[in-house]
Order: sequence, then structure tokens, then C-alpha cells
Amino acid sequence: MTVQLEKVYTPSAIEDKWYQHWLDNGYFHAEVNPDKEPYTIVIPPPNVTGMLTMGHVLNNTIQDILIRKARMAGKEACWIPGTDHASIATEGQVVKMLKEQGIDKNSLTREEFLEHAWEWKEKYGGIIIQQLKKLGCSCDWERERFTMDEGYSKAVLSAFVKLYEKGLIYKGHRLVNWCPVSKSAISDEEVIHQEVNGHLWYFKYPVKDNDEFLVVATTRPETMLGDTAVAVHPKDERFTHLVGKTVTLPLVGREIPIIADDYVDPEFGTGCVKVTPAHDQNDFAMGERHNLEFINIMNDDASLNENTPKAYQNLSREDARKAVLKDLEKQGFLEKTEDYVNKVGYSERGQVPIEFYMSEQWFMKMSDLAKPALQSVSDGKIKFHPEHWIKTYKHWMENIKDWCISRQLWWGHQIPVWYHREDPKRLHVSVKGPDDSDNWVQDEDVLDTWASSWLWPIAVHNWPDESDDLKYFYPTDVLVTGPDIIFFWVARMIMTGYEFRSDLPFKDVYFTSIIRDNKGRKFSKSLGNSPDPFELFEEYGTDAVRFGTMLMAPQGLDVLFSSTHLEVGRNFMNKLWNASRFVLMNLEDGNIPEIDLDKEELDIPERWILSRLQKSIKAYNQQLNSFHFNEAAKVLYDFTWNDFCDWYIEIAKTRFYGHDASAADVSRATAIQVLRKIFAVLHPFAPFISEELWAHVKRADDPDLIVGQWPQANDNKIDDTAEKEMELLQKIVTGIRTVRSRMNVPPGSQSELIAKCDSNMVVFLQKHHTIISALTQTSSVTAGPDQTKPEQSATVVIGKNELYIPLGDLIDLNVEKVRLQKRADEINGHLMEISKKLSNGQFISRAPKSVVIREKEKQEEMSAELEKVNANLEILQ
RNA sequence: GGGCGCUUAGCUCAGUUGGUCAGAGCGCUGCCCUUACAAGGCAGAAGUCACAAGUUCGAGUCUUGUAGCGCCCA
Repeated sequence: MTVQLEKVYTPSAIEDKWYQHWLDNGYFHAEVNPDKEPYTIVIPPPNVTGMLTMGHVLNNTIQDILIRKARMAGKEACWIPGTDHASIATEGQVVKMLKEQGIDKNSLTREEFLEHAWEWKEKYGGIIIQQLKKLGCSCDWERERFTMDEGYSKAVLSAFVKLYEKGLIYKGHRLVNWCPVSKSAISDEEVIHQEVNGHLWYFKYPVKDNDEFLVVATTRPETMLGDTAVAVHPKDERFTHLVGKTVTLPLVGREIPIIADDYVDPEFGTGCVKVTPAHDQNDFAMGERHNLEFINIMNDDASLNENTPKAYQNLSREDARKAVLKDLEKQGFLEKTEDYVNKVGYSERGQVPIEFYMSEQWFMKMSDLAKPALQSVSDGKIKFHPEHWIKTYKHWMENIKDWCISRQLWWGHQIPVWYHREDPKRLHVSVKGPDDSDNWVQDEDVLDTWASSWLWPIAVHNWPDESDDLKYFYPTDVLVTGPDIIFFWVARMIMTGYEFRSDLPFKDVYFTSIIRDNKGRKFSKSLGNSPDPFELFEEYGTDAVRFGTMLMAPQGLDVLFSSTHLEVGRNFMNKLWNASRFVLMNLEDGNIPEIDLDKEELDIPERWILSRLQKSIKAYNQQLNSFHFNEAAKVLYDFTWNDFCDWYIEIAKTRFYGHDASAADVSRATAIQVLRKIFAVLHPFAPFISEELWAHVKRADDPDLIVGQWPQANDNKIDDTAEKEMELLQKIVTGIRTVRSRMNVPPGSQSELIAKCDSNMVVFLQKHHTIISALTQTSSVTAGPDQTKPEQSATVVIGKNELYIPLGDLIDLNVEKVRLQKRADEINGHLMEISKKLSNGQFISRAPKSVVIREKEKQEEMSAELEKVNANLEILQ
């Protein structure tokens, strides 16, 4: 049955074949199954019109690892995929596309616009899903959802109605973060604060009926057109006499009051501040406290409106700033200008500074919703990995503010509120809308996208309808996502979980690293530093990209992307491929020997590799269970490459090419068994190659690997005796190799080995003679307590024993001296530290006995070795 | 201003409850196309564990402080 493998692993030859095979067999699909324990993950739905990024690769590989492992471990593994309508981002893209076609959004009706938007969605909406398939994601595609699906939309509107009826949603007229590009309100979380090098301008406002001026400092000159007061601190004696008087606002001519308010910091600037209640949050609060006028001076695109003097109307805020400054200076009201670094809020999507803008919006009261969500994380019912994100989460939850959930957009879930045509104060709030719809007008706005995705774990099952699916697959097991959306999404999903299901939405949250380029910069379209995952799949193979990415992603830190890690992945896949190829080509007639290794009397190398295998599986499972994916990958890499390939296969060659047929068969069986386990545990990381290789070693009644058995460590197979003995063997082999390498012995030429050693070592060398000979090019071994060092030989000291390697002309006494001296120095250094400890009475009396004993042992061992090393050095003098 | 995190080999990172001669990969140096793999093998060089103080018989690991870097919040 075995077919010869190609010399080099070619991923493209097998990846699509296996993905199709898995699909055809329905392995990804999960059903309610009371006999099995469910294991559920909901995908963080990517933007429907998005493209696969390295961030997606990282995030979804992790989810696939978890779900494939659970599936192999016999659980009903369900990974629910889908996409998000991404209201503001998608609408922005559609508007842009229309503009390119010469169509202005404002010339369209809502219905016309939505037609274009849906077209856009149909055109690009499937791309990222196809890309996830290419990545190998084993999602249950029959359950794929979109956040604007009919059933999903019903869930979103139902949640709104329920919360509205509970009094948690209200409409308010206040300052919101306004994105002048999207022309919509955005939430606090969508505002990115950045430091900007700007200026602080000092204006002189003339006091009425007085020769004095009040000097105010501002970073935003153009807003002075909306000033309705000047404020000072009530205890600031410099200004007490002016409080209650008025100033005349330059350029505008408006007479505005001088007020006293605690908010003013007398130390900052001049101690006087201009107050623009309609365009600044603090000023807004002062405006309310002092009953000031609220003058909105801007249009929705942040240009100045009719509430400003004619000269400034319709100017952009940037142009208005220049004009205001110029005019103030001309009229003598500009006192001075200073450089100043201030933080400016930018719209996450529009990437321009936001405005604080007065408008009527829908808000959600958050404090009650936050309570159980905060509690469950504090109690450890929901676990965060890494744990330190708990603090960030708590801080936000404890200071949570009401959430502005309305957006002045069309693409999204239109708010299910209707206003009566005759009496707009009469509201109708329901999912279906009023029966006499002609008499009502629906609210124009849509909901913030996060106000739909926060329902994801339940809405994918068409909540609020009850269903077996919802009962079985909810709560989910783990959420894998980026820490950048801990507030946007994670926190809010926990809230909806408790609010609508009275239960947590997931037990574990794994926060992935953020991928950056090798200079530590975030990947971004504008920098053009994001690699295209598909080119990477093509170049390295999908498994290699998955494995390499996992290997380079530390826990809780940012990942610095570099293609050398992907090379490591690719090389590893090729290594495994070739190790398998070698074992397979050494089977007799392609048959795997039918040997029950448990019943065999095994030699040390077989006992050793099986013991190492068990330890590795154990460590691997532990790392995975604690979400240490990089460490798990490393455990597997190290075992496969170092233990199995470098040592066991090399030793197996002596059996394959030797004369003992049964030893050869045992070795074949051992190698195959190890490979089978490697393939199984590797499968979640590298599904394609593992399934392919599995096909070559599976028995007739074995299932495909994807639904195969997950290996659990068997402590009975851990064999410390064999590991110790193997360690000694490795020491001897490496020692001899080092000498030969240092002395430039041609690799092909044979050398003798003479050992001056105790009887145990004589037996040991005899027993492992074949292996030592094969691995070190040793032609003959002569061992005994009375052996003497031959002329022109190098010495390897192994504990109390000395190995001599006659080298004839090749011996370089200098090299030998340096080598031995270095070792002697090393040992001396350690011995000094040890004797310092052992001569310390405190150490002897306070340290645990085992530690003291260990130190004494070390001292003895090292002294013995030092003695031999020194003796050999003396001969060289 | 508040909070979180990081600092271990040239680079990227491991280092469990304090106690093996501080590890790995990549890179580097030397030798080798040895019949699984040159995407490979063998061997080697390379570390004041950021700095300072403290706790302790003992600190890369715990405490405090300092410096630098990064992120989040205001």
C-alpha cells in the first residue's frame, strides 16, 4: 500500500485534496448529540468585505487548533463561522465605490443605497470565507451566519426592544463624538487619541465697561465663534472683581458673561478659559451648570454653519482656524502663540479629528449590565489568558459610561423605533413595527455594529427563539480574540450572556498577540507592510505558515513577524516528511510489522524514545491546556527533530542495515508508532501534512486523522532508567565527535577507541558498541581499568572514565590543551561556588537535605572529572 | 496624570511553587553533498539575566526603587 514519497514535501499537491475530503465526509459539521460533550467556539466574525490578514491567520489558526484537538478528543466540536456587516466601514467603502462611479450617496434614497450595498456585499462578501477555508479552518460551514441575516437581525432588534422596555435604552440630546467623514456619531471606543504638535493661542477678550482684557488660551481658535462665556476659578483673586461682568467676543460681537467655576485650573495658561458649550465636553458641563447658551457652529461635515459670522460660513474647520487667527491678529486680539503638544481624538474609521457635536442620539445605560459581567470575571468563572487582561477589563467596567448606540448610517440594523406622524412624541418600539405603518415614521438611524455583534454567541442560534442548538452549544467554551476589542466586544458579549441567558457566554478568553512587522510597527494598509497570507501559503505551505506563526507568537506579547519563522515551519514540515519517507522506505514490502511493543523486551534506544514520546505528549498537552501554543509547538518541534530524527532514526539505521531481522522489525514498529503519535498531536497545528502522512501509516480500520484519537500521555511508559542510560550514550558519542571535529579528522575515516574505565563502563561500551561505532566512526573499542593512554591520542573525560582516541599525525596538542583547560576552568568555577555553599553552616542547616546532598554529589562528580582532566593536561605539558 | 506590560546570547523568545554547570530557534564560525532530508548533518563560539537596594542559607525567579521601551485609559 505504501507509495514512495517525493524527496521534497510539496504542500500544494495535497492541501486542497484533503480539505475537500474533510468537507465531503462532513467532519466539520456538528449536531446536538447528548452522548457527547459539546465543545463550541464562535468565530470573531470578520468584516464581511474584509480580506484575510496575518492577524486572521494567527487568530483562526488558534481556534482551529482548539477545535481540531477537541474533535479528536471525542467531543462534539462545533466552530461556528460567519461575518460581520461592519456598518461604518462597509458603508464607507460603498460610498467610495459609488463616488468612483460618479454617484453621490445623497442623491440616492435609502432603498437605492442599500441595493448597492447588498450588491457590494454579495460581490466581496464571500472572499474572506474562502480564505479561511484555504487556511484549513474546520468550521461548521452549514452554520455560517451573517449579522444581517434575517434571524440574526431579529435577535438584534429583540435585544433593543427588551432593553428599551427595561428602561436601559433612552434617547438623549447631548455632545457625542462626531466623525465628520462618516457624518455619524461614534462611541468613545472608536476614538483614538493621538499626540499632535500644535499651538496654544492666547486671545484677548475685552471686558465691557472696563479697560481690562481677559486673556484665554486655546488649541482650537475657530471654536471661539461659539463661545458663550469666559470662566475663571472662584478662588482666583486675580479675577474676583470681574466675575459677573461680561466681555465682548471679538469677531462676533456677542456679549458673554464671565463666570466662576471649579473646573478651571488657575495654574494652567492664564487661569481664564473660553467656554464653548456646544463643542467641548467640559464646557458642555459648565454650560449646564451656568445655564449658558449652546451655540452649534458646525455643519455635519465640520464646516462652519450659519451661526457664525458670514465671513466664516461654510469654511472647513481648518480654513476657519486660519481666518479666525488672521482676523484676531489684525484686530489686535491675538496676544501670543506658543508651541504645544496636545492629544487629539481621531475617528478610528474616518482617520480625521473628531468633533464634539450636539445631537440627538440613542444611549444605553451600562452600569447595571456591567455588574454581573464584572463579577464573573472577578470570581474567575470566566478566565482570561493571559490573566493580566483582567485588570484592564475591570478598570473599564468599573468606570463604564453610557453607550451611544445610534449611527447616522443606512447600512445596518435600523433602529426599531417609530414616531407617530401626528404626534412625534408618541413612540412605537417593537421588532415587527406598528400595524398601521402608514401613520408612523421609523427612526432613520442604524445601530452601532457592536450592538449587534455583542449578541453573536446566542444570535447565531436565532435567539430569542429557544432551540436545542442554543441549549446544547451555549455557553461556548472559549473565545479567541485580540485585546484591542476587549471593550468593544468581549466585555459586551459577557453582558449579553448574563442579561439574556443568565449565563456566561464562554469559559475562557484567549487574547492573541498583535502581529507587527519586524520593526515593531502595526501592520497597516497605508504602510503597505502587511504580507499577503496567500503568497505565504504559496511560498511556504499552509501548514508551515500555521506552525511558524504559532511558533513565533509569544504569550501576551506582540508578535514581530518575520519570514524566517515561516522558513522554520517549512523546514520542519520537510524534516518530518523526510523522516517519514525514510521510515516508510525501510519497511519490508511496505508492511508495518505487527508487533505489540508493550509485550516486547525492548532495548535502551527504543525504551528511551518511547519514554521521551510520552513525556513530550504530556508536556504538549499541558502547554495546550494552558493556551501556550508557542510552547506546545516547540515541544513537538524539539522532540521530533532532536530526539526522533537526530538520535532515534540514526540509531534505527544500525538496526535496519544490521543482521538482526527481529531487532530491525522492532525498530520499524517503534518508529512507526512514534510517527503515528507525532502526526496525531501535530494535526491541529498542521492538518494537511499530518493527514497526508497518516494515510501512509494508518491501519485498515483506522479513521482519518481528523477524527482520529487524541494521544494522552501514558506514565507507565516513562522510563527514567533508559533515559539516564541514553544520556550517557549521547555524552560519549558527542564527546568523541567533538574531539574528531576539533582535530579535523575526515568524517569518513575510522578511529579507534580505548577506554580506561570501571567495569560498569566496560559493560556499557560493549552493549552499545554497534551504536557508538556507527555514530562516531569508531572501528574498534578496547576497554578496561588498566588501559593506558596511547601516544598521540586525545582524551574525552566522562565522569570518572577516560576515553582515548588515537589520532596519529592529526593530533594537535595545542587544541587538546585549550579544550581540556577550558573544561578545567569551568569545573573549577563551579567547584568554587559549591564549596562556598557547603562551607556555609547556614546553608547546611537551612537548605533542604536533598539540595545539600545534590551539592555534595556534584562536588564529588566534578572533582573526579577535574582530576582526570588535570592528569591529561599534565601529560601534555 | 492613572493603569498594564516588557527588559535573559547579535535577533526572536523559553525559564513552572526561589535550589541541575541559565536553555531553544534563527544568525554566526569550521568541517561534511555520509544511500531520509543541503529546506540537511556534525561540531563550535557567544550571556554582568536593564540597573540599584532589600528579603533569604540561596534570587533570572520574590519585594521596593530607578532607567529605557511599548500599550491602554483619562
